[in-house]
Amino acid sequence: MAKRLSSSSSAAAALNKGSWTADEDRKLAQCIEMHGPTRWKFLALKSGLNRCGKSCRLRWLNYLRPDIKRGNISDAEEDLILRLHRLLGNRWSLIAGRLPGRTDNEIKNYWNAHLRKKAKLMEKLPAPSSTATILQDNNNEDREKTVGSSCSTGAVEIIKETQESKDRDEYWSSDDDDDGGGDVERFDSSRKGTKGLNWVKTFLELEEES
DNA sequence: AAATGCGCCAACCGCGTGCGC
DNA sequence: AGCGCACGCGGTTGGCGCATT
Repeated sequence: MAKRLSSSSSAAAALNKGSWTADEDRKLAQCIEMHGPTRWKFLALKSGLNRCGKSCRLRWLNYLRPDIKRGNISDAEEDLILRLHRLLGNRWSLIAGRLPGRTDNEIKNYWNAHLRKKAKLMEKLPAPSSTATILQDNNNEDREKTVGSSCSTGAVEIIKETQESKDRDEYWSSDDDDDGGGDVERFDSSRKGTKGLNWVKTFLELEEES
């Protein structure tokens, strides 16, 4: 899809910006195949593309990655996004981590395009659990901010939930290190797979029971 | 058929964080 | 401790394409 054109700024004269061509995609994919999806500045140079590392990384994560699932977000996925957003707020990468094959950018876009209105409507309905109620009462603002500014009982619950989320991410990031070359230290959304989904299922089941 | 409005989504930007020196 | 670099994240932008007038 032809999108943004190259900017007219002086920086754009040095670096290519805007939409990626099929040829650029191919070059980047080849380079990543050889060197792995890390050190983006190096990859940007090595691939011979006149792009910044940031741009290459984004292109890979949102488009070129082989396990990307594109389009047609199912009802189940949509429901999951709604629930996770109620729980986590605008933590798109975390939400995406629970949806195998989906990217944070895609979920963010889907939320803005389809779910924002829906969520607003749902907010008016009674929340199914105490955690959700607490989060709703804080109007989906940043949880850590809330924790920092208040020491209410609700905040304690939020601290627990935030820490649990952190712990889960750390668990995922340290898992399967032996299958990917070992140089990907951070949580890799391309590898959390069904393990992530299982946690979500368990969590949501517990949430419904309570 | 042309003009206009609007939704979608790829891509950019700024900021925060982690890490090595 | 302070600095610089690399990377990740969330917010925002802006062009394309479809629907409506």
